[in-house]
Amino acid sequence: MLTIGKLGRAAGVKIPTIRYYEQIGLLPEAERSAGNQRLYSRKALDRLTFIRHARGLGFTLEAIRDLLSLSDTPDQPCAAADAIAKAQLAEIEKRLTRLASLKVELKRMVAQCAGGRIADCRVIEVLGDHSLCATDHDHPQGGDSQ
Amino acid sequence: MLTIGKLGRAAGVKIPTIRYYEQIGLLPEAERSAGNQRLYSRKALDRLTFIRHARGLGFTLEAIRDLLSLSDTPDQPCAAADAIAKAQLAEIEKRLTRLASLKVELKRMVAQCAGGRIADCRVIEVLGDHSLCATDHDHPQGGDSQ
DNA sequence: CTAATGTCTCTAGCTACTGTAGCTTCAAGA
DNA sequence: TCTTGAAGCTACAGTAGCTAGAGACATTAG
Repeated sequence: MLTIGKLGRAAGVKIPTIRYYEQIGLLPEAERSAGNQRLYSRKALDRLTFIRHARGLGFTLEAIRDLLSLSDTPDQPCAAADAIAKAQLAEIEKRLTRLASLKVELKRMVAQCAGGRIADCRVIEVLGDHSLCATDHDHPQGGDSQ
Repeated sequence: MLTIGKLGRAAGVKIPTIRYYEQIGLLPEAERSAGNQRLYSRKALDRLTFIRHARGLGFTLEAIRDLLSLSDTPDQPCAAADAIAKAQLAEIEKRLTRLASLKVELKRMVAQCAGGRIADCRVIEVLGDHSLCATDHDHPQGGDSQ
């Protein structure tokens, strides 16, 4: 059995994060030692590694929750897991597209900054006037945050 | 003078967001009508448009705060604005790189899902075992969220 | 004048954590 | 056995950047 610290190091997840995952029900409540400290099995380590890996790929905790419950019933067809992964892929592709166009715009801004005075600064100027903008990058809401 | 609703439509920013920006000091406190409603000038619209545009490019509110205070002193050299824009560009390039590698990994996962049972599902399997992973996409912390 | 719309303040909530305070427990050395 | 330092505990607050809702007041069109 592992203590929370060892589990955290083994899975590459910080201790408060593990407790948080337990709190929101992504990890089951851990067994406790006589002194009330959490104890984890090898299975818990697998589960946490799964979570960490999926988070690394940008899956939300909700998606991970679904994937975990799927993996608890291994005799189902895997269409649902496939759908979740495909949705994630689509999300990432959307973000990539948007970031690529933002990058173009920022590069243009930075390239035009000749190191003059603020009053002539294209960075400030372009930001103040969307019509100076080459690309259509607006409406960030619905955003590309994780 | 514009009411908050008109300002919001003109700048493409939602009303609660405007009030939030005022609350955190990104917009100055608005004048008020006799009936205590906020009233905005053309200048406020410019400022809000600037903010929205910069947000659209992924600048944080803190960076925007700095850019705004720079633009209030137009006789300074624009090195600082340039630096902020360059930092933002570097951030976006980092995110792009990471997202591109995540995309590769997800595509591989999805392609290998043959529609079988969960027990054989590569999506679940790959997530459970980092060694099955082709790319090194880990350590998402410091993240690629906006 | 009335009804519909707009705006007000305030509070709470979202994601996915991270950090703090103030305590208890554990393991190893003297 | 005692002590010390690390590791663990709970509970709460805070982060970014908003969003949503309640219940009251203001403004405007017909």
